[in-house]
Amino acid sequence: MQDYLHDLYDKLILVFSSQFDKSITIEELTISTCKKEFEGDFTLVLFPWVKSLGKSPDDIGNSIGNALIQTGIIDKYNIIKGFLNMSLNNHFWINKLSEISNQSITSRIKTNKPLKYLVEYCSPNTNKPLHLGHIRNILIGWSVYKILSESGHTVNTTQVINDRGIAICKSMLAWKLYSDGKTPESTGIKSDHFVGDYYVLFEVKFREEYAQWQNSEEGSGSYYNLKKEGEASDDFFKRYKNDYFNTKSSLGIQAKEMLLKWESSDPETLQLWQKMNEWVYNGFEESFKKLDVKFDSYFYESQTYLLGKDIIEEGLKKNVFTKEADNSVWIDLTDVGLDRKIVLRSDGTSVYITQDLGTINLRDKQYHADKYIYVVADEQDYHFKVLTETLKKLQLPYSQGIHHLNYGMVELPSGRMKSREGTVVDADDLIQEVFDVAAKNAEERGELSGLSKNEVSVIIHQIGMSALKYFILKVQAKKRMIFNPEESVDMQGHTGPYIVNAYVRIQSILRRKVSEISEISEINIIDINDSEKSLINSCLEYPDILHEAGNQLDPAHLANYLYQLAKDFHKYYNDYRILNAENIELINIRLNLCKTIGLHLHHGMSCLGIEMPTRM
RNA sequence: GGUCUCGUAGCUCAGCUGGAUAGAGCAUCUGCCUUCUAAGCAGAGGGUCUCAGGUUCGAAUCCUGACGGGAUCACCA
Repeated sequence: MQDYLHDLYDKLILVFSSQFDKSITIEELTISTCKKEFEGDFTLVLFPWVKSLGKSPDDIGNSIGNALIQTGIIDKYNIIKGFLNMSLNNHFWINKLSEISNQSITSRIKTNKPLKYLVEYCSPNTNKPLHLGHIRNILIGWSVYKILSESGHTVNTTQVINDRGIAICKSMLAWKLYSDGKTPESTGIKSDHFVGDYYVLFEVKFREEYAQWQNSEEGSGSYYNLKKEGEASDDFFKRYKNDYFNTKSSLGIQAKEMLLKWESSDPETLQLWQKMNEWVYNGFEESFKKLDVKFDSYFYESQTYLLGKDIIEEGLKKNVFTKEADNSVWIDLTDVGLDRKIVLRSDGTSVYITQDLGTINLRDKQYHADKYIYVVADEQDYHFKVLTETLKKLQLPYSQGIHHLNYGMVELPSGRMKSREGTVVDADDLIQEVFDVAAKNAEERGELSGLSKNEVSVIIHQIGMSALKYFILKVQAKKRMIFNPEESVDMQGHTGPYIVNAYVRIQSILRRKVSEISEISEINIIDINDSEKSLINSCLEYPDILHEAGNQLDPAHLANYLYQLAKDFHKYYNDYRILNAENIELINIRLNLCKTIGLHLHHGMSCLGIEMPTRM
């Protein structure tokens, strides 16, 4: 039920009792906002009562409608095909507007059951810069953080940085071999891209080496000896690439040596590793800043990858895990519909899940959160099922709090992004692109001409970001998303700038108002139109929308609401004059309404991580 | 093959705790700026909600099955 309609619900319960001698609960009533093509504010569905009351929908509707008019809560009603459309009186709407225009949004949305959350999002590798997939992750994570914390929960954010392993060693080796000591500073390249370039260079050099080997005697010999029946040489060498890297490649062997050196804490290797990671972090921070997101803490895999072994021990004691003859440790999850999974290698080293078990344990010690939210792509659904089920079997208390916020992969109109084919959309490029388009549009419009260069740049940043962020967040996280780069910079229609524009129009009106907005008093209750009622109703719905978005961890729900609100406002703005309304009372009411809508748009967009300018 | 997931207009998406004639945006076409910012508003065309059953007074929404796309099933992360 909608809280702000509690009066109506209460009256309906009384009416059911007096008219039909029937005692009912709130949950049995379905009330929705009336569809635009019918007259009325709210609609009660009558069908569910036809059988139990033994009356026709019209009879039931008339009894309820007349009784409600008696109570004074509604002015009139109509019944169409089993739907009772009720028009609430003006007092209700004006009072509600008065209420919400004098009350802070914050006080209306505070939950009465505050929980403690930890949201993990972003979680990049340190061998290359951020791409479009990270952007979706980051925007979802940040928005969920904002929605939950604004709703009154205690929320911390964190990320796990994969700063170790063979990938970063590839970048390190390529830099060592081919850079001549170049640095981001000496080249002027953004530092995470600089490191990424060496990762790419490694692949290029490795491919050259591999191609050369393929034409060598040894290479062609391997093909003849190892090929499958009728396998073409291209197919063979594609398949054999990994083996070649691991066993024959000079570059591969050097990279693996580097990894071993890293693991044995070789000082020179560690120093290089630290230097290159530092470059990557500096680059990431720049991107985070542009995206306007922050993290309360960072977990580095180099520090956590050895964790979790004590949990394995504990699991063995509890007989949750079993040890094979070769010393590898396993868990059997076939009873919950999953497989048998390894949790510790035969050589005693960790696998992915070992680390995750250790990390969650560490986090729980540090945070004692009620909910641990992992913003991770849905390709890891299975992994998180395994993680949760394993924790359950270990009977660890936080197993109940694990939540995998899985989002669908981002694809381009041409298909999946593939780093090998160079179709990955780089995060910084994309951000720059959307700034450029925003700047170009702003110049054409010319509304910002009187402002300083600095002010203009802030506004363009905000408009560009509103376009990019909204474009991504309006799609439900769990759905796979087709990202069309051209449409992502659109600023018309169902976009961020469209909502910003509604807000900017309100600010413009508020700047131009002649007299101060005064509180709405009982004396000046006057008729307001259906658009105004509908707009007030939208604002009243806001706490429910926000809580729903929080409960479902679904920013898209909020995003679509905000679009609808902006759309309704744009139409209202077009249909009615605000500053030149017929009389002072009406001007005051409309100003109150505009101000209130503005506050809701601002709060909602901010919960999507979008900050809005006051002009554009 | 097993498991999970998605399928709504030409395209991208809403709507899904069951409610009225399924909605937006983009694209195409037509109007509206001497009046609060036209990144706007109004209008036109565009649909077998993948298909088939079932539950129900009522199904895009819930259940079952089929078909189609995607993910996943490593001593990778």
